[in-house]
Amino acid sequence: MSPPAVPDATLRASLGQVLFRAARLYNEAALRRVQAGAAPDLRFAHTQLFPHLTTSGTRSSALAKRLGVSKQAVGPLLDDLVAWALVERVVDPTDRRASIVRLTPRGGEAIVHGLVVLGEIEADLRRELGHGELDRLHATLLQLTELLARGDDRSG
Amino acid sequence: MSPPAVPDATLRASLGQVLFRAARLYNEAALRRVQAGAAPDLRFAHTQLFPHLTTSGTRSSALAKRLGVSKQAVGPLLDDLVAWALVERVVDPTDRRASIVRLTPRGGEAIVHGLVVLGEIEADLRRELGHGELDRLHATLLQLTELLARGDDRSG
DNA sequence: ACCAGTTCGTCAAGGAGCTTGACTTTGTCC
DNA sequence: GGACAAAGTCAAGCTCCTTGACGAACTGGT
Repeated sequence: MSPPAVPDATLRASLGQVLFRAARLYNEAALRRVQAGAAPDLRFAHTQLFPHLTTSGTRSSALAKRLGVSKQAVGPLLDDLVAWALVERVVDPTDRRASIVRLTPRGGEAIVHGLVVLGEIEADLRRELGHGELDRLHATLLQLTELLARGDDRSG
Repeated sequence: MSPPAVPDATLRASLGQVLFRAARLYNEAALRRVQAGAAPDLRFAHTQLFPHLTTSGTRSSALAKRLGVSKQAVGPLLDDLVAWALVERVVDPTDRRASIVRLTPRGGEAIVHGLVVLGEIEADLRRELGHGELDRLHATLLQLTELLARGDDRSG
């Protein structure tokens, strides 16, 4: 039993820590740029929704399921997006309980703008790290998420 | 003006999204393993603190600064760690306003245990992705955090 | 046609994890 | 000794999530 061997630097620079820090900084950078532009009230929680919005429409419960959160969590966020005229709620013609959340033309433009912002950040990093390095990072992270998600299923 | 060009897949698999998802899954995997062991009440916020704790002692305000949060945020977290006997608060002999937060022997063991858990996860990934790939991922992420942190300073 | 069970979305309450502001105590500098 | 800064706590509030309960509406069996 010799516990005092506490390797500070090891833990601080562990893959998990670095991964978390990178993700946080990346998101903050993206959000800062978008907030500086046309969407000052956009919060991080809203951005999580964007990849799943379509012009053809989605149910809010489906959005909740894809995000892995409760239905109650997405409600207020969608309210915000409706208030900003980025999406609209229309009654589902096949189910009167449900409403379908659909991107407005303005919402479509917002998504494109978001992609431009993300593209700018990625371009900055690409310039500094090099193309090969960034593409490899992207590919490795994709593999990693698949492996970790698989582990989730096993133990959940 | 042709907004309907909304590339779903592009946004969903963007570097930012993948990075965020990987970080979340990684942290969840680590926390799940630790909670299954000897620390069922450990929350994610606590783990953020560990890399900065030492046996020689640190001020809570210094911990707050390193984590990038307010002093008020770390207080209750340290209270928990004290309650679990992982750290102890001792009065700073050079400044009676301040208390110094110091790892107990048990806290040192907890850190070592945490490193073992992180090492296991990393070993699993290393087995699946290969040594070169994982080392390169680690190195690239380190570069990336440095670049993004630098950008923070500029605009903050 | 009816009733049971499920699902859609919302209201209400609460917890976690942060924030800012105000404050006491103590240290530092002139 | 007196102005100012810093350490840490208390209080209030915000964001983002949770579970529980609910009315309305759909589905399937009888």
